[in-house]
Amino acid sequence: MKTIQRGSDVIITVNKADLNLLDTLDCGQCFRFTATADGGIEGIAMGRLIHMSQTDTEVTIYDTTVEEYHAIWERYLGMDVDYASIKQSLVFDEMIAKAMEVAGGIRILKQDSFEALCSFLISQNNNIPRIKGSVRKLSERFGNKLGEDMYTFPTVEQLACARKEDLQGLSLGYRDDYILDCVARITGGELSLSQVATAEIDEARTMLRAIKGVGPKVCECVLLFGFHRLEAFPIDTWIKKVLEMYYPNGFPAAAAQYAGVAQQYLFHYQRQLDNAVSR
DNA sequence: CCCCAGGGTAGGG
DNA sequence: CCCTACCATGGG
Repeated sequence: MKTIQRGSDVIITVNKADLNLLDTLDCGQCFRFTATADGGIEGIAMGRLIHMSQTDTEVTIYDTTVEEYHAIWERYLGMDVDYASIKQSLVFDEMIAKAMEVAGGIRILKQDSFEALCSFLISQNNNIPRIKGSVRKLSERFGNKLGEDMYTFPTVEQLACARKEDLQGLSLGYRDDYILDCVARITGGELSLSQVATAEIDEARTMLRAIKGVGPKVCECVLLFGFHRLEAFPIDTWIKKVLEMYYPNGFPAAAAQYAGVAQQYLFHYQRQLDNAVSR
């Protein structure tokens, strides 16, 4: 990808079919981005603000440098991953091919694992606007201020002092206990996220499932979105529908290595179909 | 009043 | 292994 500095912005030449920023940042894998009035998208990730826009051929990241792009955003946005070859390996039937046509611009972000873990603890039996609200309020209360109404997601250390009463008013509901258990396990040394990062996938699953509130679905989301384990396969209500309708005999084993990527394409495609019908 | 939301847990068959 | 009630909260 060609990357150049233009004034205070960085321009990256990309094909929108292989990288769709709006789809990627608004498909439910992260909860800290919002569309801007100018048609772009902005949010907070990796402890920083980022404001971007996209045309059919170019991504613009505002107020940054090529150095910062290579140091932070290239990796975060998954620009360093060869999606052309991943997608090629996933074309094994008509359904996935169609989903890829519609949603093939989605990439799996490389998010901070602690943020992803907390976010998907909050996500259970919840909807995306409310998840976003809770994550924002959690950041406002415990994170660092970057600007007006802009706060970083708290670190484990910043959440370590939180008591149950400190989590009131964040719309967490009963999920406040899950956050507390998660933080206690990390600070207490029972759980090491760096060990999860390097462990075999099934061992990583066992470690994460020990946290209260981490069941099969949340666990796979954390592995996929927080640890970039592209073989993790979250089964939510949408994917359950897809599996029942199109894969009654199970998801193709040939897709196993990148099942999570395929899952995102199918998730986005199915959700879009359903929205089109109900509209 | 109902229902649902990118589910999970506890408890009982 | 299965099934079910229940879990806070807010929006439709």
